[in-house]
Amino acid sequence: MPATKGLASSVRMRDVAERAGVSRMTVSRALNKPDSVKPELRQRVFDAVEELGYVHNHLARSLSSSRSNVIGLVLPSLENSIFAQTVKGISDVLRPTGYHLMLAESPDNAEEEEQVISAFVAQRVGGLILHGTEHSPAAVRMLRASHTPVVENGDLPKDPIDMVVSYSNRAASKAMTLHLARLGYSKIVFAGLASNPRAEERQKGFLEALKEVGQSPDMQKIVRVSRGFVGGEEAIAHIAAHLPDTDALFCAGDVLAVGALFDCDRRGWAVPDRLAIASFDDVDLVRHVSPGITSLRLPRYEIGRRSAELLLQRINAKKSSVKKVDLGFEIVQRAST
Amino acid sequence: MPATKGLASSVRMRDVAERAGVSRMTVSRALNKPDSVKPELRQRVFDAVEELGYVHNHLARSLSSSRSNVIGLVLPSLENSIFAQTVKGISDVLRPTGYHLMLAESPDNAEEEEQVISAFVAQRVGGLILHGTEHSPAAVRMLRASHTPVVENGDLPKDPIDMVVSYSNRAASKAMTLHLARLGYSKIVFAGLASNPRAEERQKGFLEALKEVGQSPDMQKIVRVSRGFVGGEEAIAHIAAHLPDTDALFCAGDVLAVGALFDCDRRGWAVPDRLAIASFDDVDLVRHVSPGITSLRLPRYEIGRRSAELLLQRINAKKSSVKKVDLGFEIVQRAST
DNA sequence: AGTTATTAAGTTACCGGTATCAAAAATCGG
DNA sequence: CCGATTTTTGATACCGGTAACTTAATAACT
Repeated sequence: MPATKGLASSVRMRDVAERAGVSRMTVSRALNKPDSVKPELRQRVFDAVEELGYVHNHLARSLSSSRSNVIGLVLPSLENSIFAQTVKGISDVLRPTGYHLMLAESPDNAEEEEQVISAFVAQRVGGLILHGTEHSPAAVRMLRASHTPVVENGDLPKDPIDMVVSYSNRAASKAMTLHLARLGYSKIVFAGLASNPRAEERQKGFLEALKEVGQSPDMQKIVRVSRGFVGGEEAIAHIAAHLPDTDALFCAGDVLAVGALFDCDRRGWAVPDRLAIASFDDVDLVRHVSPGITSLRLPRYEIGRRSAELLLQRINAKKSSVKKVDLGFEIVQRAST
Repeated sequence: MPATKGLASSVRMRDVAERAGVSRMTVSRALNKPDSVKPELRQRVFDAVEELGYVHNHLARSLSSSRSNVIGLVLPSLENSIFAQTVKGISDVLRPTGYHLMLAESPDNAEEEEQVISAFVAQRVGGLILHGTEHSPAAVRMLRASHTPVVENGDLPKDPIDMVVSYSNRAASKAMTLHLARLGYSKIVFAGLASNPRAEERQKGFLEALKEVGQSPDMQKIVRVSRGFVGGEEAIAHIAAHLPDTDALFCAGDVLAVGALFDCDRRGWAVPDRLAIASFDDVDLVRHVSPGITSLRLPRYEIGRRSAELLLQRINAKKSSVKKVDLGFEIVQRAST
């Protein structure tokens, strides 16, 4: 039950108008399209704004003009710093445009995401960027019905809501697995989080690669682990207990990989001689541990940048914008493999 | 120049009202205070909402009722996962209340922060949580004039805008330094980021502690380093080059400490025998490296929770809420010292 | 200069809700 | 069963802006 007594009993445009001795409309114009107001009046308006400490009311503006200057972003979690780059990419594009970014956290779960999306639609945001690619039917209906421009980020879905800017989790995972195979590793194990549509794509890519190098796509080679460093430990423990002849571990996440590396360290397992380790995200950490961890460099910043650009383009409808952008990935070979 | 052609040409309350055969007011009431509408009508309204796919317009609601259901949060950066806990704390409190969290990133710099604050005030948010504690005079004036409830988080400022929930950077830093001294280290060096008011408080705490144990508060013992793991490397390099007899390094940040640890590893410096290392934030990472790093456990989650609670309390004005909450800190002793 | 094109400022209506108060319906007491 | 009270619903105005149109002022041109 939200309730705020008196929101800012603040200065209104009308007050500014009176102070400046002009009509409200002139104030509105001076603020939004300064060039359409004569310098003298404009200055009077600005002075009045300054003297009264007027702050524009975006609520009223958006309502009246059916335009919003807010872009919403839905991320699964802030714990993972991989999103920091994406946020930066978006911010860099938005900052000079006058748009603002509104961020919300929502676990990887279509129902909770629906709540968050609904809140954004209720705010009538100008556009939405979603990291998830799996959504409740209701959420999709809502977004379509409201004509909110949407960009999806986390993967390349077959049936996007609107626009997509991403890399392919499956292709990336497959490429890394093939890379490991090419390096001579033949008993590769994949460790990933459960219950995450992107993680599943990564699994598929892993299995596809195995098939491609003539191995049976064996589900036994996939370990489901917990989030965080402990997940890496779990992977190593599993290998030690059940798959001792494994020669390479591919972790679908940077934190997992580092956790695994630390655990190898504790066990006295040489990396990469006893076990090679590769990770899915090239965050700072994986290049600072020793040995540095081979990883997939994903265009996190670029994803943010392009997403924001597409959104703005679409909002301004300058042209029928692109629908799908695959930004690819890159394998960074380091000492861990 | 923000501009959106036709925001959601969506279903309005009026449409729902027609469909349900009632007045707009009844729809509004059915949605906001269901109990005040007879079950039968209420149901008709809900059905109409469902059939038409109506999504409440928060813009109009906030404007009309002078109530907002959005709480703004300003963080210096998302790169650092230390804020994830705080965000979680806030979310946990807000979720069941119907309030939504709107997050914005702003560097540690009063001017840029002012832009962000101004945007929030323009949106007429119901309350604001700021991590920074240094603000431009204009920003403070704006917040005071608009009567926006504000909680500051990053430190315990002497002259808060409104409310404060935090720990004391100075006290924490002093306590850790004394802890190191108590452990027998006598040549302690402090490494921290520049240009950050909280970092300065931490320096002061360090110097105070030195004085307390009878050492001269020597600025030579303070190293200013860059952000990220490299900062830790810089600290070690500085020690190696200029302060070789240092026996303990206190890093004002977890990432710095880990960077330093990694670098010691590369140099073959034993931790803690050659050099002890302590860090300022007890993130997951510092307990997973080996040796585990002694650190300050700060009540990040609790800060978020209490901040949100205070804000809501103040918004609902149930009672003249507390002004200042010091949540303290805790020293976690590990193998690195 | 007189007429027309252009630009600047003002007027009015409305964006999509809610507060407030009045009217209608339901409940109650005697 | 009727008047009084309470509950439920509706009518109207307004929240604080902007769109669209009109009028006033200025510039341009024959």
